Amino acid sequence: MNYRVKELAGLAGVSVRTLHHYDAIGLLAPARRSPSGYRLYGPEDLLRLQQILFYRELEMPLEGIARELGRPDFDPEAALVAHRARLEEKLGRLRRLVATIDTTLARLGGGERELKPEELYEGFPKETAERWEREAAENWGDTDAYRESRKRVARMSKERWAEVKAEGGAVDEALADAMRRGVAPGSAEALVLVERKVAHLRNFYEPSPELVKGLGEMYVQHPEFRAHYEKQAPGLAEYLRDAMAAWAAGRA
Amino acid sequence: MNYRVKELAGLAGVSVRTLHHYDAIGLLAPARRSPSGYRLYGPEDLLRLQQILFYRELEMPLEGIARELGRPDFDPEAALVAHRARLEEKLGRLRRLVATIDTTLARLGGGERELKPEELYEGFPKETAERWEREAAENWGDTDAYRESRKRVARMSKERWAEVKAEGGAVDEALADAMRRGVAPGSAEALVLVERKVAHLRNFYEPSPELVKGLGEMYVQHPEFRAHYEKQAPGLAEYLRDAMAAWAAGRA
DNA sequence: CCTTGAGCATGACGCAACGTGAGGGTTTAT
DNA sequence: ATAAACCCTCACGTTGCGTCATGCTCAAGG
Repeated sequence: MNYRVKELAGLAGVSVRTLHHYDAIGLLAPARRSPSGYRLYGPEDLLRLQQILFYRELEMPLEGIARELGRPDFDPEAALVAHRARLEEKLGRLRRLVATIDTTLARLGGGERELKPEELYEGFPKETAERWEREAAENWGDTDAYRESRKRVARMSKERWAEVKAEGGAVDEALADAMRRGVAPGSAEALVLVERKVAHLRNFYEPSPELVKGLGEMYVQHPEFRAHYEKQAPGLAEYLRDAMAAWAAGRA
Repeated sequence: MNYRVKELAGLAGVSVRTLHHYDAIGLLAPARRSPSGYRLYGPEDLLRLQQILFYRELEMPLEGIARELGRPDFDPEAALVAHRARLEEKLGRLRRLVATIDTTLARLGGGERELKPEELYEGFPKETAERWEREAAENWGDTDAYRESRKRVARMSKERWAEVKAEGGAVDEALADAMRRGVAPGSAEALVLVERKVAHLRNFYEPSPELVKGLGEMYVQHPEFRAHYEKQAPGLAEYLRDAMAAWAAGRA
């Protein structure tokens, strides 16, 4: 039931030092300590470590990982789905690298001295690590809205948080239902529902129309959120984006 | 024909600082400098950078990359083939990670609280970076033989080096021919050829029978070498291993 | 019972591979 | 000829651990 450092390290394929480090920076603190101070990791820790390793595999800085995992609305299953999407992207990149090797070999073998520089580097970075910055800075991360959100959430009581969360789920459910019933995203009915969603958002920060529109974009682009909504209903992310855009347009 | 830092950086998808760094540590020095000190990269530099990026993608430390690229017997094409093999391995790992996500999701969704820890981390490191150490330390890298080899090569004249290289190619060609003719790797004829190969090796260091045997093993295991021999003739790596093992056995 | 070897803990320093300015020339386009 | 865009060389900062050093802990065997 409990694992000591070396056991867990062996299981996960990381070093003991790495676990120490993760503990030191508060990324993965063991569930308990033995009377003599030994770190004892429980089953939840195993799952958390798995999440950490996936994020790390996808080159997110440890600090960013801590932030993600620390979000009150963090959804482990949605995160796994998002990881899968990102891994697929990476698989694509690696396949393009293999292709790059083949074209390079062909050129070299053919004795051609002229190899176009662009095709020499097809598939190398340019995106992978860059993405985290964009997604963090452009959408969330250290926007004022995000900081404000964190502050308000921190001030909420546990009960209040549960309420807010329930209301959020209810709103999304209502929107998913509207979508399934074929309600157009720009219709009056949809706009009322978006209004309700915006009211819910006010629990976190003051949402300007542009922010609401940006949020909608994010729902379809950011794998984390996309996964969250796809899980609820296929196509919901796009539906939300359209409905929120329509709402924002009516406000501008 | 010539590229300045930012151009090359843009093409390859790395930062200017990275190119500066590679220059500073002697990993990639630009072909020329403009009168005013600007770095000017030529076509050879493009190819070298490509190699560097492949090694880096495969997590080799920069120092190791410099060593590989600096070896007098470095074969760019064989290296590319080896990169491809290693990329395939990595692809396999990533695919296993995707599978890990799916099994984890299945367990979580099924409400099963019991998820076996081993399958939680299927596909994570445990090998990737570890490999370079093994391959470097166990086979080459900082063995005495390798250092001796480097020293002797450094003392050779350019003409002598060309001779040695030609002789090496001829020996391997003769061995490939023997293999194709169906000569058994343990036969007297093969042993004579191995003797000739050993003589050739003496240009680099004093090969003990065990070293010769180890070298044969390396030919089949180390992708770099394997690629080199496979290119010459399919199955040659294994053939050499067997022949060299037979020779070594006859010496022990 | 006690010792011994494997395991754990906490510092503390080290290192690779750049990121990030600072301060100051160069080139090119208008 | 002047601004915008690049380039150069220091030089210090950062991330994510690796690698000791020093000392406690714990199960197994003599």
